[in-house]
Amino acid sequence: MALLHRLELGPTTKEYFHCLVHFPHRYSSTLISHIENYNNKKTTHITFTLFQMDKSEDEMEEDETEWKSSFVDSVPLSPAAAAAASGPNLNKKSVPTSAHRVILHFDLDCFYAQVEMIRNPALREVPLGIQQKYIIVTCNYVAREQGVTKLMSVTDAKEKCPQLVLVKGEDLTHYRDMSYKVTELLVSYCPLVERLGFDENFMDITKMVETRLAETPESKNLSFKGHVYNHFSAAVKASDHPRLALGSHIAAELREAIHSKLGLTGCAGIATNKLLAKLVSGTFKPNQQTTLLPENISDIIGCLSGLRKVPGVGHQTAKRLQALGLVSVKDLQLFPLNDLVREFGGPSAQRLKNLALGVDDSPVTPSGAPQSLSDEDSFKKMSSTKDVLEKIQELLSNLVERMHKDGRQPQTFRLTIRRYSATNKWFSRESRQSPIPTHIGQKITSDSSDDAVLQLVPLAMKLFHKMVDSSGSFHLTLINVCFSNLQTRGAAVSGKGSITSFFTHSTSPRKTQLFSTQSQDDSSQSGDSHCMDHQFSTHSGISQHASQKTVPTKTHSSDAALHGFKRKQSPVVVAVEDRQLQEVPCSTARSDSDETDNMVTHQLPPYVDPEVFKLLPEEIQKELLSPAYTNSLPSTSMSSDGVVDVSHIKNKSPQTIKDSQNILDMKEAANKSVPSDRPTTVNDQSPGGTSAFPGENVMEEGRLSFPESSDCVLPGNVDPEVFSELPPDVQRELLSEWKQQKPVLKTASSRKPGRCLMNKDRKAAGKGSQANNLLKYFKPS
DNA sequence: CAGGGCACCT
DNA sequence: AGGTGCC
Repeated sequence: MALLHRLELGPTTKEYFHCLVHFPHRYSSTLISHIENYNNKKTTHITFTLFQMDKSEDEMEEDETEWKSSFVDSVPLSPAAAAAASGPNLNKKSVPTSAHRVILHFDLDCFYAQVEMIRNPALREVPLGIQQKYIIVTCNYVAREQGVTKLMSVTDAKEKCPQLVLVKGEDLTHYRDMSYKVTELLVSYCPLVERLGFDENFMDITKMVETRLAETPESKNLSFKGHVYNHFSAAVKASDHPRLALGSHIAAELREAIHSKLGLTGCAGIATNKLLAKLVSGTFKPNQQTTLLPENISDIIGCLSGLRKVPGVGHQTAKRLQALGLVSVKDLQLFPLNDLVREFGGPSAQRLKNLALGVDDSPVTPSGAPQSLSDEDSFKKMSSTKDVLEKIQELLSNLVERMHKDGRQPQTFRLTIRRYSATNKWFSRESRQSPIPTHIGQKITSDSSDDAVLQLVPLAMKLFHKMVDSSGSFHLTLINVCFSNLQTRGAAVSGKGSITSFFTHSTSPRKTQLFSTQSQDDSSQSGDSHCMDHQFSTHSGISQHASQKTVPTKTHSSDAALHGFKRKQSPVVVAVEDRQLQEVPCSTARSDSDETDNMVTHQLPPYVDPEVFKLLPEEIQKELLSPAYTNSLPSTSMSSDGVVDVSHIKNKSPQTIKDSQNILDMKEAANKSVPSDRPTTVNDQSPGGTSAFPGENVMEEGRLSFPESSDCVLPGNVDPEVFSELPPDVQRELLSEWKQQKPVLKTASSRKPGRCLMNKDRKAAGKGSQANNLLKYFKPS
């Protein structure tokens, strides 16, 4: 059989094959990984052949090309699944309408921290944590270097980093505002933007890519911007994947736009579907981008350390999968679909399995304006009705104000509580909702918000008493108020007429479009209007109508709406901005010669843990980073001697700084974090040097010398070839042991070195010659 | 899990 | 109305 023939890869593989046969659950993933090590593309087929053999016979009909296409492309269903779900028939499969999508995923770096650092630039130079209650929800990279991580308790964080400066982040207003500015900026290029949380956006730029492709058929120096996952020679491969290559250029331009217009840095992933774009966007962490080529899909999937790492698999799902004996992604790939259906039902089962294969046909659904607005607060204990009432009043007051700015009229109100419970503390929220009387709703959109609050409070209390018997004792830990079922038809009003009319005119058809199945069809239909005309290049909000047909745009969302409106209000500034926004992305022009990630085009050998890189001596890092992406923000509080001016911290936001001691700490930290020999012009966000990696161009110059003592992934006396033969869990243990011996580094263990790392090591070792210069410094001497 | 939002499915 | 997922 072809299978055995192709497995003539080496003794190690054969051993693992034995393991697979006898202990499929334990060793299958290992085998697959190692097979892929030897020969990337071809053995992917072997992998799937093995899958098939492991499964029931009816699933074995497809030939390899079928498999490959279902794997590489965004084909909705694997053949077997389609058969299971929709009946036995199904002649082959309906070929996908969107054969090759180009999907971007943007992920802003430590978003809340960035926003605060923009609001107060002095915070750039100090370890900064954003605090919500007793939790550090995120922190800047200065703090991360000192071991602070996301979602770490304040106590632990202070322990790790005594100089940590904390900023309260419970009020999300500024974050939300900035978040919508980002989304809006992206939407101004292409309407297919889907938000995920406040700091992530998906974007379907397929049409934009096709347009560019048509405009510049002479694929001249086609190359990739930024990293290419698991590839060194990015330029060579570009011609094989012109769309993804173009996508990487667009991503770079968009990132640059976000940076220049909003002052924010972030990562981007470029791939053929949302899942992969998201997975790949995080491979090079701060302020970089990575493209995933189809032939490397199995690599990035195989690198996931557990099922939990698959977006879409949460805790509950992971537990249920684990109950089925599935822990790794490959386990899920191998698991018979039928059994999966039994547990999760048809659609969910197929979706899970597809995710494990890197298949994701879900469209980029334009988010538009939020469908609900809510405000909540959590606390240790709330047990009196009076406190509840006051809290509700407070929450409602804020929420109504936000709702008012949004302009839409809520038709449903919901109150949610969380009760304290020793056993089930972390869960169990209850809620009651009721329609909002129209006369109250109108008061929200009109200017009399205070009245609205007064009327809503009793309504909320009524709902509260439906859940809580206030005659007895109760113990709440959270209260949430929420407006939903948001209606666009605002009452015609004189005073703010301009705003309301803007909303009224533009938004009425939106909601229906948002939820009607406008998926990929719309994307293809609306394609032509993507880059251009649908915009507000000229005067009033009427121009929205131009886009009304295909684009469920939300330029009129709560905060987004306001921003969009403001832009129109100041036509002088706006006209220029919008023109740039639209023209730049649509023409291939734009000299991206310097300043953009010129050097990031290439990457370190993928088995080199980024974490390791920053352990190198600083001089080395600096040299490696020399052509780096310089993100110079408009304003820096750094004086020429490298000392941070903290005086205006107090001026700008006195209440955010906990105490004066912190300010002193900040000064210390700032001086420490800015070595005297560092050129003042350098303005990188991460003084430790995690921001960029050496490119091939740097390596080729061969002028880099690493001291013997520079940290390696493996200790010098360990042969990587031998190491890679070890069982993955053993590898992981060893690696983590070695890692812990190194200086600081406690940060992201999320990107696990383990097997993934060694997989790539194998590939890298046999790969490009140019890379060897730098490569050897990461290998045992 | 935490925290403050959001969305989707049932 | 609740559950689950995402950040």
